[in-house]
Amino acid sequence: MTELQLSQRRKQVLRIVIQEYVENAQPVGSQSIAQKYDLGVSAATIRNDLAALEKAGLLTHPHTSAGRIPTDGGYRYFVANLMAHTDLPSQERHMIRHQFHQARREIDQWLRLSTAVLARASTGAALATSPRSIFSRVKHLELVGIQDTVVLLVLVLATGTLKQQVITLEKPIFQDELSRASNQLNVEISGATAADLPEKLEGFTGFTREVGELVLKTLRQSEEQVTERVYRHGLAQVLAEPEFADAPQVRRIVEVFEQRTLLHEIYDDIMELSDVQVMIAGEGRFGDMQDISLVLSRYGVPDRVSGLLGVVGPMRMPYGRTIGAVRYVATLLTELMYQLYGPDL
Amino acid sequence: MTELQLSQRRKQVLRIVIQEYVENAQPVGSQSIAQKYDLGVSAATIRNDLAALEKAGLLTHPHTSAGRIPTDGGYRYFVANLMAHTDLPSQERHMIRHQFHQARREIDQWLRLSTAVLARASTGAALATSPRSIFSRVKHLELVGIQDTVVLLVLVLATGTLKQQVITLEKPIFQDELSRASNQLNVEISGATAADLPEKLEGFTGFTREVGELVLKTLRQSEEQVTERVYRHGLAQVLAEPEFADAPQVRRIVEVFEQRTLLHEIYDDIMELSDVQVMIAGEGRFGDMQDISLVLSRYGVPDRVSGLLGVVGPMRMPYGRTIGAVRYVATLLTELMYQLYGPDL
DNA sequence: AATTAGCACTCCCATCACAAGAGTGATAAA
DNA sequence: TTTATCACTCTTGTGATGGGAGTGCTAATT
Repeated sequence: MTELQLSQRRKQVLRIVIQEYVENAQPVGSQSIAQKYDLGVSAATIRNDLAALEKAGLLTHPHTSAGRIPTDGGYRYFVANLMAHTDLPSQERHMIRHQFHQARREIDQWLRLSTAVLARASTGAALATSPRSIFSRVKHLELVGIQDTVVLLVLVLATGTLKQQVITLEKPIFQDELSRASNQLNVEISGATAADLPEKLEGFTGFTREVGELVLKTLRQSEEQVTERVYRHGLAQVLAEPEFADAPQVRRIVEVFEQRTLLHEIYDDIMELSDVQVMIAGEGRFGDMQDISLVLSRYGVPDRVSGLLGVVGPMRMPYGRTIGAVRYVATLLTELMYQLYGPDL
Repeated sequence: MTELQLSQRRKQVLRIVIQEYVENAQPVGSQSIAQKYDLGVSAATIRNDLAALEKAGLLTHPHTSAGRIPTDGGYRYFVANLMAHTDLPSQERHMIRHQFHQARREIDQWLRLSTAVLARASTGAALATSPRSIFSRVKHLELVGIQDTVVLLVLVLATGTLKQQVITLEKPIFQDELSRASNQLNVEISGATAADLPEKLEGFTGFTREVGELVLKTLRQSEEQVTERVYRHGLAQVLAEPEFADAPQVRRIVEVFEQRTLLHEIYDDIMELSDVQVMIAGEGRFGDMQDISLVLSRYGVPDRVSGLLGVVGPMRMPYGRTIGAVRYVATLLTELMYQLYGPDL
């Protein structure tokens, strides 16, 4: 899309319409702008500007004699060109950081907290996916007998993530044999990735080999799985917004919030880009997202361990603030992950 | 509450009103009952019966000239005295069982599936809590160095549940020392409960002792934590019901569904009782639950490992079917847990 | 060329009136 | 106890009406 040429005043008018509409959820008329803001021109002039902005596709009418509201394109233009700086106020940043330091040092806890914090700091509902490891290394492996013929394989990855698999045996194996097998495997396997593993397993046979294969399978599975767990928070809050007064709108946003499929579809796009991404009304790619916007970011270490985190809300959203919040939480989370797991992620 | 005395016909009329209203979400009038059901009496008689049932507090009027709808008390009477048998059809039971056998053998997977299955089999939204272990035994313990001064404590409980804790050290400890410590502890600790543990730790000092204390802390924590994880599914579906056409109703049910506090409050009541519990409109104990019902059950082994699972929906709910579904899933889950972890849970 | 004042016009929305329809409640008879 | 009857109540839908907000256009002004 070629950059639209707008006069300074028209940009200003667009900014005002969006600001007012975001705040009050009411169409904005030329008179109220002229009265409230001193643009040095009359309502009639603003009326012309509004008409021009409408022709440019940035504003609309709900009906002939109503004020203007932004279109999805209008919001996009605003976010791309007009938005004020988006950092969260430092006091809020400190509070958030403090909360994270209070929490248990675990990704699970952090993600839970992230969604809670994001929901509070925005007007939307927050979601986050558990981190997905690419090239994850095995740190440690353990075989624990649960019953005679049931063994639990516990896998500790370099990211501190735990994976478990149940193994059912034909005939009982005692714990000391399990320990022997896991010790053998640990020596070989420790530090290996899914790529290294097949080679390292060559020496093994029998049960030990089987376990090794299962480790490989688990590793691969954890590399593929995008949304192993999805954390969510704050749906009740976003449903209080006036755009969700009628049922079909509610259905739409609840589905976006609940479904995993959408996250799968946009996951790769978000992962490619380092800054916060804003998706307004589906950006033409998703049909059923009228009036819904997403503000998403990657967190974690690119191409190593990373996940997705952000906010789902109405299109009429304080983008500046929301972007700031998402960016800050993502950065903080990344920083904490580095601190905990070090550079050898 | 003393058992109400109702003539057979009046019971029948109440049953019909509830059945019709559950199906159509429309107030039920005397004529439509007389026409559709052959009760051998005229509409006028039924009108008298309806008036009597209203006086007894089992039905109401939305307004003077509308048909009757059940009150919360009406539903309670129905569930307690009038409801047909509630087992799920065997074909459905088989399908559900099949799905569970397809899934990975893990409580996490099973609970996920449980909520999906329950949401599908009912008209409500399903939820389940991760199992809480009482007197949980330590099966195995492992210390894995993540960084120089960061150690991950992995705890395998007899229930197959994993617990993790991050330990930050003053100065680095190497992996072989970690292994030595964990081996020492494993010998002592294996099979111990939170009650046994302090005694068994007496011999230890220094780092090993510290780890032991942390194990104890983790164990206690996991015994206290009621809703460590809450699984949810099917909110979008329940919001499609006509009672959630207006905003405040939506807010109420979403809050019931999202909040953990309610689950905490009713957890003990549900755990005490072995069969499915029905909670209609808060049962007077919870104010903000007009028009919302819960159908909940315990799953797992009483006083050992158990959690809570069930359905949240509108008061106008097919109770028979829902109760059947919840009961079946709870039973199935319990059975699978026994199979996996054996009698020494 | 841009801005402004003025004004007709459009459309929403709240209100009212009115009629149709559904269902009740009461009465009196069977 | 049951039934037929009927007046009464209340919702729901429709159409008419007027006020109000805001636009779009035109012509005048800067």
